[in-house]
Amino acid sequence: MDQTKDTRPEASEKRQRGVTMETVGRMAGVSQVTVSRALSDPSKVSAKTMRKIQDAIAATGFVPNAIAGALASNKSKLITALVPSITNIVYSSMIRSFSLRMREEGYQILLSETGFDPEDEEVAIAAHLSRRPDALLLTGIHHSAQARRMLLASGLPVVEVWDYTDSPIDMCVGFRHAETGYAAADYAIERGYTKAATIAAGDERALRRKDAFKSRYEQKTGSSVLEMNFESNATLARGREGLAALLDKGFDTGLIFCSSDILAHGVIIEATARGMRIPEDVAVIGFGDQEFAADVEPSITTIKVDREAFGSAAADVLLARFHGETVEEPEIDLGFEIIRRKSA
Amino acid sequence: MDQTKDTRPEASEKRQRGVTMETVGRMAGVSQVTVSRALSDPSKVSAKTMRKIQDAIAATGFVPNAIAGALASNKSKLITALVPSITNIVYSSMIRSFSLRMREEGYQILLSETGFDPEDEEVAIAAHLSRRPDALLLTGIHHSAQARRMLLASGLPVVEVWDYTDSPIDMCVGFRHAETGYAAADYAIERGYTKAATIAAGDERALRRKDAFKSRYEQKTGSSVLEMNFESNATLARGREGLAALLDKGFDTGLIFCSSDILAHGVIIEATARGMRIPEDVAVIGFGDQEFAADVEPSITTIKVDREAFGSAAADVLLARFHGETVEEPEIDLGFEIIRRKSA
DNA sequence: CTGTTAGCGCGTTCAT
DNA sequence: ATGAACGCGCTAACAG
Repeated sequence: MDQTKDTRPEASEKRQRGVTMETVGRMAGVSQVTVSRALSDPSKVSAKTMRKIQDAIAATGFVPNAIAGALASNKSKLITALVPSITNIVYSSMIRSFSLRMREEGYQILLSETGFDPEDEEVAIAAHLSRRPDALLLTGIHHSAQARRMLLASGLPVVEVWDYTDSPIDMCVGFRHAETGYAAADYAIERGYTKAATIAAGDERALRRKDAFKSRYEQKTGSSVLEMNFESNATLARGREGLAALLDKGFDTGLIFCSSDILAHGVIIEATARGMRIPEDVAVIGFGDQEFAADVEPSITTIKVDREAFGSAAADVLLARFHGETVEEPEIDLGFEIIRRKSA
Repeated sequence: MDQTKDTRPEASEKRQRGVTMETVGRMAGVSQVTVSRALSDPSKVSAKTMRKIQDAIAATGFVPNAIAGALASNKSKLITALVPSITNIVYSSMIRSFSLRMREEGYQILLSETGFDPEDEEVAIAAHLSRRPDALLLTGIHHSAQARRMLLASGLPVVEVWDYTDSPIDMCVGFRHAETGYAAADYAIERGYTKAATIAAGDERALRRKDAFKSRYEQKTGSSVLEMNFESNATLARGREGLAALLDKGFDTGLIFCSSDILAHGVIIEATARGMRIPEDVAVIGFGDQEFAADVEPSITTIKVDREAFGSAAADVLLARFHGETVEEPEIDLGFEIIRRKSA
């Protein structure tokens, strides 16, 4: 109905400042404050002026300037979140449930990918703090000293997720990675696997799970655990290569504890391609209980952590904080569960 | 070294306002403006005062308030991005490359998930516009009329990605989904598959690819194409169910065009479990060339779109715009490629 | 090279 | 129920 001319940004040198509450107010015959009130608490404004204001908003296409609002109120309704990788379903599904819950309360999420280097995380944290978020969500419990200092100095609520510590920066929602490795080792021993190996890829937490598995298994059985570690991210190809490498190293039969389901799946594919039977020749335990784990052949025995629960639990503690409630238990261990399927 | 007392947010009623340029300036013996200049363009400040300012910053832990900066300069260094799903690798890998490129230039990305409902997208767009981003990135080319109006009125650069149209809101970077279906049909016919079926799941674009395949295949061969469509997201389980359903419907042998690699993988697993040979009994074409496509058995013939290229191309057109250059070609078709592997 | 002055658009407080 | 005045922390002119 409008915009017949070229309104593309290059047409005008400087970006035009938009419609303000001042504009809307003038059109509705009221002051700027009244418009502000009408938007934040309609009950404080008479029905008649409310209507006039709404008409003016519709006519002008007014969109409140959250930047100005944030500056004035010292509340940004912004949460910034840092994850190692946004393409990793483990983190993205957590963020999804976190966002959903926070959005219900009017918060938006500024998300950044930090990789696995604490230095990079530190830079990202500084950038995020400059946006004056109302809180921050971090992945993991290991951060640079400078990062901790900045976070503490900001006085903002901070939730660390996906790992557990008794002494978080502020609050944490996670699980004990080492425990998953112990549990997997116990499971392997119980089920009679007298030889074991590991394949790990990705972050430091994956290595911690692997180390726990290995130490527990070796300690209890006396049989040493071969391992294959990749610096890179976990992929199907790494899983296949992992099995191949272990076989080369002399591993012939037994159970393989993988740091993720995708690696486990790779092992299954490689084993099948070599005519090995699963779990008779090679048994596999994965990690994560990803969507496909139950549907591949054979289905993958894995360690399940309720990723969505992490997101919503993190949201809950933050919201409690925002609502002025004292968070009794700022360290939450959500645990995990071994899902027994056919691969081990 | 500091913070010996309890500084957790609940300790103080109102969040304390932080260190400002004013504070830093006073400590360094200069005015607030000089601090601002020192940070935005060190060359405009003498080396000596620069040093004093840096010391003061280090001592105070000053973090610039980007909110205030954005309000004053009318530039937020913020790009907001909307994707249907953040857990879908297709979108997240695109966003990853987009972010990386934009971050180099000092931009941050506010990401929201909109699902597949244009109404939800509209709400999200309004919320995003209130943050006064410097540009917006949208997924797809179908948006509500109101959304288009708001976007146009904002005068902001907008990039629509992952689809192609000659008449974008502003700019677009994508590919023609229908063409992929035509190409797949031609491929199937060329390779002698005289029967075909489709399995689709997910968004409207998946259906468009499927429709194109079906119409081209039926038109050229006269043989009708059975189809199985899911409302839900594509999963391995849907792929398995899809094949089962097609077999029930009377499909016995031929090629199946799937709207994603994960569906294709499900078909392969189900077929293998039933003792069917691939591609002799059932041939499969996927879509996306996801990481696992080359590594499953048999490897998946698929349609590859360079997802990372979309992200960086989108970043490039935006950055060109920001740098004041006129974007010659605001509609970019990045095309696609059929990757021939063993499954078809 | 540095300082002064004026906003940016809104929320907050105090009046009325 | 409404308005006037002020300030949030910063950038953008314009001086000097």
